[in-house]
Amino acid sequence: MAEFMTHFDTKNQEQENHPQSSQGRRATISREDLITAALKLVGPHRSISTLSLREVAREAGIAPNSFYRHFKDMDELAIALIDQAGRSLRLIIGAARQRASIERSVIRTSVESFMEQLNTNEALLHILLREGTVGSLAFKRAVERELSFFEEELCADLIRLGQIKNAPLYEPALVAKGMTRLVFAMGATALDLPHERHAEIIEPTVIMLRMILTGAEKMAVDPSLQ
Amino acid sequence: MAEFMTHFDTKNQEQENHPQSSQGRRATISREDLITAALKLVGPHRSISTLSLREVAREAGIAPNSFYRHFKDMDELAIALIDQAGRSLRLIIGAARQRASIERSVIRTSVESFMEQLNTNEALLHILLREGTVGSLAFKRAVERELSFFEEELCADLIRLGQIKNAPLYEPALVAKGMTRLVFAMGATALDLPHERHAEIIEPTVIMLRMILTGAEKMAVDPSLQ
DNA sequence: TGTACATCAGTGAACGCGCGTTCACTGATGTAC
DNA sequence: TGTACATCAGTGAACGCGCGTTCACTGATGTAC
Repeated sequence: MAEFMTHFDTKNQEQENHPQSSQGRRATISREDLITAALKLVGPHRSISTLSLREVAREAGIAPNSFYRHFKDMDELAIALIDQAGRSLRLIIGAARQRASIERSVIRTSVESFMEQLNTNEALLHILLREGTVGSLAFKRAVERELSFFEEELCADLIRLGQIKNAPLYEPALVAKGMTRLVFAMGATALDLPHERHAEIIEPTVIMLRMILTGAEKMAVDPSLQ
Repeated sequence: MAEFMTHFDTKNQEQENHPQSSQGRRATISREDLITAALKLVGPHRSISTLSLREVAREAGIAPNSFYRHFKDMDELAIALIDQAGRSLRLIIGAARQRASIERSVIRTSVESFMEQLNTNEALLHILLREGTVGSLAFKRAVERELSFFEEELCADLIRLGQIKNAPLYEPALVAKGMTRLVFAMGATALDLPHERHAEIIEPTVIMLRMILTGAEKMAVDPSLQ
């Protein structure tokens, strides 16, 4: 995930942060370096909200007070982390969905992509899967926002798929919500398992998602079930 | 919830904790008093893992070091809280299930009971809904254990229901797991809303649960969907 | 090109704070006789 | 019943620690002329 964050050079980043200023000393570390440092520290047993400013500064190799040159406080860094985590997750899953857009296999492919990313992007996904439940209000809203993006994209996919199959869904928005929450809940469970056991989660998750989809198809056809 | 915790008198509690000793000074505060104090402090924006020993002692009206007379450390208190939360939740939902055990309405009744408890037992439910995602390993295991109890009871209910209706379910254990995770996820969302808006969560949750149930019935009948 | 100057990222020292934990203690409660 | 004693829940003081935040500073970088 490091390359994801460091493909801006320092100069560009500075201009992005302070577009009006063209003078002054160049930064030797950037906001991205601090985000990277924070990501190194979070994990299965550390949530962002338990990180201290001094810890992050230490990891990044700067004095504690230098932190303030880049972020107002730890909350601001946390929000930046959530944004980045959400952005990268949507990229990943978006790619997976495009790869396999023929009916049912889209579920399996997406779930597999998701679980695969748990291995390689563990810290980044932790943030979305778990950190939304604790922390400040602004923090929670940021996570909720990423979840909504995810749901909306899925909902659009489901409607499109229903038209192709000529099998519309009952309440597609709720189908999307249920599927999203379920995948995230199962992903959170997986994060407590060793990497080699992540695969065990895929099959049950796929089956549960199919139950929702099958149920919504049936309910669209048979209104007495609603 | 206070009455739930204080129906043991101090004497009994002491004997329960130290059954071998029949001598010594009587405690003026009990483990339960500390648990009550901790419950007063947790809420939508405070997780147990962020409580300090000194805060709990202050709330309970004892000196910080007196805490050690009752618990080894804060982790031990946290585990006790989880046990209690799980026990009370299972009681509540168990009662709801017995009240309405005729087919579909069981879903609505259970969800309504669950959401209703969010109002009255907010702090207690917070623990199960949200605290399992952060904190120590022992902490997470305790939450996972309560979730499993919940799932197993639901699974037994679903199998029994399938026999009565003569409509068996595909993978009832996964149906139970999916329903449990979904209700908990929706409950966690509800906890961030003001009380008067909790009702809004009920309808979508009921629909999503019906999708799972309907899907599992259909998949049992039509194996090509599996 | 060279020089004087402005900018500002990063620093070292210091602050007051709440924390978990320890220690030796106190004194009310209950027991033994 | 009365007395001497044991128990142990609760205490006050103290400790060292890591924390967030502040301050005046330094000195490399870039600009103006």
